[in-house]
Amino acid sequence: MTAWVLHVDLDQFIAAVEVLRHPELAGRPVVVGGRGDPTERGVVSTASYEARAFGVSSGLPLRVAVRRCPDAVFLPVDAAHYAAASAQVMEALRATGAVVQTLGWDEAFLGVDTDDPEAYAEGVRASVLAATRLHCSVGIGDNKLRAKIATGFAKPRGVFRLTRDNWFAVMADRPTDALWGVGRKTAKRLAGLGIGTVEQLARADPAVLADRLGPTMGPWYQRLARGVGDAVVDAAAYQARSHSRETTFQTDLEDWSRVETEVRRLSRQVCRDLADEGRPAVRVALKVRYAPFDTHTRSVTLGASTTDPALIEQAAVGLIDRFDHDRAVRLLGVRAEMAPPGSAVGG
DNA sequence: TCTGGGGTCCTAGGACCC
DNA sequence: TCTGGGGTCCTAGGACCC
Repeated sequence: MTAWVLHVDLDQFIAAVEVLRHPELAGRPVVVGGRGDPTERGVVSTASYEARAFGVSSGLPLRVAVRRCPDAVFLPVDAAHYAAASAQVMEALRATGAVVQTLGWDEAFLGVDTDDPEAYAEGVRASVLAATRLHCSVGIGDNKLRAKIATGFAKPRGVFRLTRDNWFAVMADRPTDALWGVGRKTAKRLAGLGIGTVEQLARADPAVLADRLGPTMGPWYQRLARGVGDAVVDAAAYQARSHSRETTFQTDLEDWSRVETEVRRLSRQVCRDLADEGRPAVRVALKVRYAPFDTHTRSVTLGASTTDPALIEQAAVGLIDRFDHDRAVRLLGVRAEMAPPGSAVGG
C-alpha cells in the first residue's frame, strides 16, 4: 500500500448546483454572480461550460459577460445554498474512508492508502455523483501541489496522475503561472529575469531568485517549479484567522455620514461572525476603496481582545477619520483579526 | 476593465527596547 | 551627536487563491 494525495474539484460547482434546482437550464449558458443583474457592479462567480464557450469566466465583470453572451441566464449568488451542497459533497468524500481536508466550497484534498489510486479516484467520482448528482474531477499526486495541478488536466469529469516521474514531462514547457501560487504579477517579474517556463524556473540561479523575489519567496518559487511540496492531509477543522465583510456600492458614496452608517452595519455583521465562533477580536481594520478603484486600509490593535460588539464597532468607526473625506467611496470593508485559538483572552 | 467578496501569507519600514 | 546591532511589534500594502 502506498500513501497518495488526491485533489477533488467539483466541475463548474456553483453553476452545476443551480442547474440541479433549475433543470430547465441544463445545456444553456448559465452565469452566476453578484445579485444576478448584469447591469450592476459585480463579477462572475462561476460560468457553465456553455457560457465559457463565449469567453465568460470567473472574475469577469457582469457587464462584460452580458455583452459576450447576451443569451446567458444570469443568477444571483446564493451562498447558503452552495454551502449546504458543499457539506453534502464533503460528507460523501469522508464516507469513502479517506482523510479529508477541505479547501473552500468545492475542493478538498484526500489522503488515501491504496495500490490503485486511479481506481480509488474513479470510486470517489462515482460516490460524489451518487450522493449529490454533481460531477467532479480528481488529481492524483505524491504531494498536494502535484495533486492540485493534476486536477486541471483531469477536467472535466476525469482523473489525472502527476508525480515526480512525469512532472517535467508534463510541466517543463508550461508558463510559470501554471504553478499554484504563481500569478500574473509574479510571472511578469520572472519573465523580466528571463524565466518564462517551469523548467527555466526550476533551473534558475537560487541566489538570483532570493535576491529579486525575497529570501522566503524566491526559494519557494523554485520548489514549486520542481513540484516539491508537502503531502500532509489534515482533517482538523479549519480555524479562520480573521473575518471580514465588505460592500461595493452600486453608486459611489459622496456623503460621509452615510459612510459611518455603513461602517456600523458592516461591523455588526462581522461581530455576528465572531460570535458564531465564540472568538474575540484582537485587531480591527477598515478598508476604503475610493472611486474609481483606489484601495486603502487603516487598522488598529485593540488594547485587549474583546467580543464586545460595541467596542469593535467603535474601533471601526474611529478609523474613518484616517481617510480622505473629500473623495467618493466605491467600497467599504470591515475586518476583525482574531486571537489564535487557545491563546489567553483579555478584556 | 466596465474590475465581488471572503480569505491567507509575505514584505518592509518605523517604533521601541535592551 | 559624528549616534551600533539585534529583536519584536505595529502597520500598510501587495500577491495570490477560491
